[in-house]
Formats: sequence, C-alpha cells, structure tokens
Amino acid sequence: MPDSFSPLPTNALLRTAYNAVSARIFGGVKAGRDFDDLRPAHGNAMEQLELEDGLRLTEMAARAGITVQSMGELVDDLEAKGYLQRRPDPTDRRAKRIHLTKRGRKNARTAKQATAAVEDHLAELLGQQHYQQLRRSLQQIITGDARDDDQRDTAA
Amino acid sequence: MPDSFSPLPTNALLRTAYNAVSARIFGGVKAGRDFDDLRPAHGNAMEQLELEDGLRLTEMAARAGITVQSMGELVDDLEAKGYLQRRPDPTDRRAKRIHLTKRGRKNARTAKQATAAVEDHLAELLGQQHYQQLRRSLQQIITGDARDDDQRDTAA
DNA sequence: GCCCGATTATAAGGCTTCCTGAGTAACCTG
DNA sequence: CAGGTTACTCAGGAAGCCTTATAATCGGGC
Repeated sequence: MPDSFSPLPTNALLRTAYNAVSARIFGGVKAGRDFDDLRPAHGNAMEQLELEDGLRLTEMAARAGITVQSMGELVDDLEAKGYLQRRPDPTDRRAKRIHLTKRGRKNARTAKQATAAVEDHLAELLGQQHYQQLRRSLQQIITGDARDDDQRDTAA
Repeated sequence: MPDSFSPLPTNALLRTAYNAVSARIFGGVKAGRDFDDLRPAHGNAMEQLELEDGLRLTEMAARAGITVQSMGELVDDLEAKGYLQRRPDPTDRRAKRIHLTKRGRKNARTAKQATAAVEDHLAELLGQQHYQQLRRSLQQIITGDARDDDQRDTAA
C-alpha cells in the first residue's frame, strides 16, 4: 500500500471510505445469514421503503437517482425473492405501489440497525464533533454550495 | 431530490460526494476535447502511471485494488487508444512494463491539473481547516483506526 | 542441470448494475 | 374524444468487474 507516496486525492479517499463503510453496513445486514440473497444494489430499493412504504416505481427511481428501468429490475428481483410486492394503485391504474412483505420489513429493520450501528461506529471513531463536521462537509460538497454556517467570505 | 426527508446515512453522503467530485475531475480532463475517448475507469490505470511510469500489470492491479485481468482490460483499451504501451521487461521475460506514450503523458498532466484544481476548489468551498479535517476523517475511516493525532493512550 | 511450485500475463466467459430505445396502457386537459 | 403526458414493461447493450483456465517464465531444491 503506497501510502507514503503522494497524498491521495480527496476523490480517492471518498471512494475508498465509501467502500469501507458500505462493506461494513452490508456485512452487518448479512451477518445473520437470513438475507444472503441480497446484493448491495438492492439496498437502493430497500432503503426507500424503509422510510416510506407503498412508493411507486417512478418515485423510488427518482429518489435513488437511477432510471425507472433500473429500479424496475431491482424491484423485480426483490419481488421474486419475497422481499416486496407490487400492488395496484387504487387511485391510478397505470401505477403500482410497492410494499414491503413481512420478510421485507424484517430486512428493513435489520438494515436500519446496521446503518445505525455504523453511524455510531463512525461517530465513535472520529469523535462526535468530527463526525458531524464530516457530514456537513460532505453535504456541502454535494450541494456545491458554500453553506456558510459560520464562514462566508473567503471566496475572491 | 428528497433532501429534507430524513438524515441520509453517511454512507449515501460519501457516495454522492464521490460522484460529484469525480464528475468534476473527469469533466475537467475532458474539457479540452482532447481526451474524449477516456472513461472514468481508465483513470484507475492512468493514475498509477502518473506517479510511476513503467509499472507491471500485476503491480498496477494491486495498487488499484482490482484484479490483474480487470487492469489488463483497461490497459488493453488504453494501449489501443494510444495512451500507453507495453514493453517487455528486460529483467523478466514473463513480465511487461507499461509506459505512458506522449499522448499518455499529456493526459496525465491534464489529469493531475484537473485533480489539483478540484482539490483547490474543495479547500475553498469548505475552508482550509474543514478541508484538511475532511481528509483526515476519511483516512481514519479507511484505516479503521482511531488515529488520534492528539490523544494517544486510550488503548488498554 | 532438471523438476516443480510460484509468478506474469492473457483468453474466455459470466455477472451485476446500470443505460437507451421503444412500446402499451392509463391518465388528464381542452 | 384527440393529443400529449405519465407509469410501467420489454429488449438489447455497455461498462466494469469477476472467476476459471492456459501458457510462458522464473527460481529454489535435489
């Protein structure tokens, strides 16, 4: 591992950190062997429904930032595996609402716990203050905004 | 974009931030239209050679954290496009050393500049202090280590 | 000097995750 | 009801990685 080498671009740090954190969460979910048939991408779909059950495909895709078709595949798969179920939307016959099954809810709970555990781990690893700062900085990078909690006038 | 929704897990923040930063770097590299035929993954290979020319495939794969075969594909592609060149290793007839061509060196310079520009951008966006802290935190997450710059004797 | 396991690279094929393009049914507005 | 929009599905493909298998070479032990 060439660490001494040259400072890795922040880019690379972000990716590696993401991989590390993801692997930890994913590992946590699969630890019980109950959800061996899930792959990381499925989380994209499950995450949505953890927060709000009965979403539509379009909505889920939009939230996850992937195409409707891609989300459709994930949902196909998860439906086949018994994690969720498509049900017709009573108010719009074009649409289907996607609901967690019993197994899906169980998984959602597990995932939520795993995620929470990792957040705790991070907070402990970095310390509360740095943990919160990390989250703020990431958000700033994402929005591209100088979000000015306290500093505003550094830009030329 | 459901941002108001519920605090996104740090996980998701890392991924999105990574995508944002990558896109920015990648966009910078392609801005001149000179390197239209490169895709993000190619960076995995080019990055290595920017730092050290004449590496072996095995070495590059190990550094990038991907398999030799995957790296082989990238190198195939980059060689076909004239960015680099395989040359026999004089000291080991099994091995080949991978060298940047003129075009490759030009691209490497551009990439380096683009990366540096993005680092500057981040430092400005976040402020020097938060930028540095972000990098430290990410490194800590990667190593999984409580790297304690200031506190050292917590371990039993 | 020769054999055998380890190393270097390549070939062939597969899987995952995402995409674009095209189609059908249902909705909504005028 | 006509015409455009929206929700989903089907078909096909590309990127990026993987595993397995093969061939050449290396290097240490006998």
